Amino acid sequence: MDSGYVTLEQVAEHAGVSLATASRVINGSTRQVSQRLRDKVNASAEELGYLANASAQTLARNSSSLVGLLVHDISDPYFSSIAAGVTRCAEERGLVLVLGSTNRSAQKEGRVLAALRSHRAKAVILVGSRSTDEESNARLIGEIEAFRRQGGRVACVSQPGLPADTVSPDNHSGAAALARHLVGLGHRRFAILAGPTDLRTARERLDGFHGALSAAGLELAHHNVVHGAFTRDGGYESTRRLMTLGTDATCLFAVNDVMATGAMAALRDLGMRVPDDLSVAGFDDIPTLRDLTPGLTTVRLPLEEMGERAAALALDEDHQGGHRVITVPGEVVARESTAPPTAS
Amino acid sequence: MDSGYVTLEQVAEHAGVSLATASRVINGSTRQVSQRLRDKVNASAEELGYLANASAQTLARNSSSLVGLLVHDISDPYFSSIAAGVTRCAEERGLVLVLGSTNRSAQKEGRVLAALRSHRAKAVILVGSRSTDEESNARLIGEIEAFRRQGGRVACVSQPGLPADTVSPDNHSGAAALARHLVGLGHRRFAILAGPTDLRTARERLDGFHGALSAAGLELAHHNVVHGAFTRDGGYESTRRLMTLGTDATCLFAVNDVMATGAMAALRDLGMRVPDDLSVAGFDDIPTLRDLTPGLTTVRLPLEEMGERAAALALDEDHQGGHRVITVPGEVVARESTAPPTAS
DNA sequence: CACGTCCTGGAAAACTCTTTCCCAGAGTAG
DNA sequence: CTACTCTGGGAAAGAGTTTTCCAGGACGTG
Repeated sequence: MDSGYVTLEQVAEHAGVSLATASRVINGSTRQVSQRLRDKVNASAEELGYLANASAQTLARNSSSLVGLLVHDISDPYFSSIAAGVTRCAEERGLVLVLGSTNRSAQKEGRVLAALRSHRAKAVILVGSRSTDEESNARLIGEIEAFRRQGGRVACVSQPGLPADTVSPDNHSGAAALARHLVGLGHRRFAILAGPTDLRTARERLDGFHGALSAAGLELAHHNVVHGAFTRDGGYESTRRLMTLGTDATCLFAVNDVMATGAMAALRDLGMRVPDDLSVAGFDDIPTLRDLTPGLTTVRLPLEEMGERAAALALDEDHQGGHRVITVPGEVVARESTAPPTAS
Repeated sequence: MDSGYVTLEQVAEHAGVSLATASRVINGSTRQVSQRLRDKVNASAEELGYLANASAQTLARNSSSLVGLLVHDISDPYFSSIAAGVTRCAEERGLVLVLGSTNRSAQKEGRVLAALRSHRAKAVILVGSRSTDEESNARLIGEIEAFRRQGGRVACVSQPGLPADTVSPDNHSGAAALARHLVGLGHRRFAILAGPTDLRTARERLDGFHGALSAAGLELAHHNVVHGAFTRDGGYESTRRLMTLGTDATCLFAVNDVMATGAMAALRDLGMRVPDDLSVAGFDDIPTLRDLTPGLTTVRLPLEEMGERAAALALDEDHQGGHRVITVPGEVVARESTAPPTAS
């Protein structure tokens, strides 16, 4: 009790039973142990303050209680919301969550995945769209396969196409619904902050939006689509660029909320009013950003729930065969950042 | 390579050396190994795709590469910003970060701490003010002592008084400086959303603010101090309560930014304009909330840096003797949510 | 040349569990 | 009463590393 560790052997000795029996009592194996011995062992464990050595257990069982969570940037509220859901789910099951931040670097992702493999992690949950770059995708797939071969489970949020169970927002339909809503308000000319060209999520939202416009017989001018980083600052910068070049759009769609936030800041700095001079819409409905003024029209995704469901996919019993895909719909939330275009 | 694991023994055999030598090569122990053998071992490891079994290493070394991070709620941007700093620091050192969410429950905190202990985690970083409740504090201190006895390091963010190295914002001075700034604007009557009564951070900010007012010869009416949850919704609700009872204050100070956000939302819902009808100030300068309009006057804390410094305290070499305390100053950031009071 | 020292490599113990295998005793059927 | 099946307990064999200890060779010194 002083400074060293209490081992199961000490507990067994103190209880006057064998190591095997003590182990059976403490972890409740398939084997029966008489009530009398069980009480003695438990009492000894309690008295000595026994705490199992997790690495010894992992080694013996060849399976640990670790679950990995890989995100691009934990300080981004999109990821931290999902992370909250995953954490909850893991903790309910008595598992320990390992957090890896990849900063969108495939290399870091590989490192973390290897570390999880080396710890015999039970499962890993990959959050956030990867690039559409073939080569790094192939490497990622290789890592995932290796992880599963060693008995780990894998689930993804927001990146269908990987060989794993997936929870994915319906980016295409959500963006299309948003486009229809905005067209319904009377907008005809749109500008889009489309994020990085090689990011799947960004691309799907762009395509969905674009598709709905086409279906409504509207064009999307090429110069009204600007690409940039998927971040608040990316949105700010893209908006400045857009406005510097000049645009005839009456409504600006940023493919995620943090970019939309940057856009609103840029417009404010340029002396433009939202929605009077330009309507703005985003995507995700980040909880922390719900208090922006004007309130941001966006597509709501149940982020925390998505994290939870992904974790459940990865942790609940095995599902044989192909990979399950859960598609969660987005819901258009109209707020004050969009309004009918003013005649001009 | 197919599905099983490659063990060090296989690598050794493949390289034609002993297990001991292989181990020495791979982890670079103090012992020398000739260049010839070293090359052979490395080549074999590479060829077989060797990946060390982390739990076996932990068991043998009795020390793992895990670092714990305990926060109340990872989806709160205050915590996720700090977490980003901690993650960075841990990853730089090749360590694996374990994230525990406690939801302000001392019991959960204990569970996570025990799990970390059982994994022989190298260090743990506790973020966020604990309650001032004596009993749960005592239990926490007990857990911390146990953790250190087993060779773990502990660092805290924002909770001096625990037996560990600490990075702590200067809540008192920051709040005082803010108060002086607001008095300088001309405010004389203040209302305070003071958060929970038993939360150390909340209390220090309240005290600092109050102290500066007293020093300026101003009173703080009792009915102008309302307590509530330390969250956005707590701020909203507290503000509604305050306004329902009526207040003569010209400026509202919420002891953190998320509460201030809730306050602004409540005021908006009540049809009051900020800062025209009431000035609002917060504390923390959460990055995600910088885009609120009107911009929130607040006290800036370098959250990510605080996380990094705490991690560094916990991870860099041992410091004998007492516990180090790093106090980081806050800086008043004046934005549009505060203005001189209008004559009324 | 003898002796002590340093260096490198290997054998084996240690780390703490889980689980298999074996055994003794109790109960049951023939 | 024998033979057979359960049942609960213990001994011991792993699991994959690290590290200690020992042996043998090279080298330097007197």
